[in-house]
Amino acid sequence: MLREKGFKVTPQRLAICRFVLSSKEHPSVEKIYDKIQKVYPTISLATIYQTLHLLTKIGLLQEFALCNGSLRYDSNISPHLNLICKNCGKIIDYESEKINMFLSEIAKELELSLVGQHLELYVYCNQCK
Amino acid sequence: MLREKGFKVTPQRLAICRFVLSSKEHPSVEKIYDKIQKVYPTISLATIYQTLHLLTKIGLLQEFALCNGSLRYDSNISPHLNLICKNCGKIIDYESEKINMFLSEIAKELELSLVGQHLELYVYCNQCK
DNA sequence: GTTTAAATAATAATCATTATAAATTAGTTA
DNA sequence: TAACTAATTTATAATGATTATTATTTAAAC
Ligand SMILES: [Mn+2]
Ligand SMILES: [Mn+2]
Ligand SMILES: [Zn+2]
Ligand SMILES: [Zn+2]
Repeated sequence: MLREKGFKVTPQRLAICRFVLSSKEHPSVEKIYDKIQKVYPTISLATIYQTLHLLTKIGLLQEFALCNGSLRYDSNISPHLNLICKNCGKIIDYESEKINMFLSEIAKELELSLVGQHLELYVYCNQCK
Repeated sequence: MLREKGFKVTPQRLAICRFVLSSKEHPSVEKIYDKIQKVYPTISLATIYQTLHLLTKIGLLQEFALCNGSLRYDSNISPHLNLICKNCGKIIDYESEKINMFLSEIAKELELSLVGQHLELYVYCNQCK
């Protein structure tokens, strides 16, 4: 995908892709940096930021921020709900055909073309409730 | 509401409430500061932040962040969709009984109690599309 | 193997937010 | 009404996250 769009395939980018595109944890930049440093100790934080923005721009990743403003990265780019525990902060995805139906219904009603979404539900998770 | 909860009613807090609780524009901290400075030129940025957090804590205001991380304040605390224009950044609310139905259906299915939500739909607005 | 534009690393700069501490004040009480 | 006091505000410093800068390195093309 990188090569297709004219970007170089570097070991740093591969390492970041390998971790972040398979993560289901909605990691922060710090988490990603820590993880990548273990397999690639000389990587720079600037490279992490640049690569995450690049992956977002080419549509492989979704960037979002929690209510407090902290940036997170989501490898699930399809429409889904992010269930966020108010207590422990854990985020899990919820996918359902209902969501697609709801969104397309809304889009039709508004006569607007939907180009993206980010849906956060705040809950107490099974461990915390 | 402030007095009920044991907080003092100061002119600074009143000025902030008057603006932000009636605004439908989802203003940023900077926008709020600029606006309040016109009626209250000596106000400190720290007071703005403190007051916004206080109003959020007592449930008069909802704090959220756009995908890029910029903080916004929403005086509409009921469940609704925020329609965000990808081009000009304008945010408008969309309220509908469908949203409440959708959310309660999901909550029942998940057997989780929903304690809040923040729903962003990215679109191109009528002026921009 | 050379070449070159793109990418990386290290670091400085910037911006947003929070912490600190002295001065002021809202609300209570005499 | 005046005095009191804890809460609030202000001004400013500190912090933390992100971006900019620039010299060095490297992926990909030839
Ligand atoms: Mn997700
Ligand atoms: Mn809104
Ligand atoms: Zn939890
Ligand atoms: Zn627009």
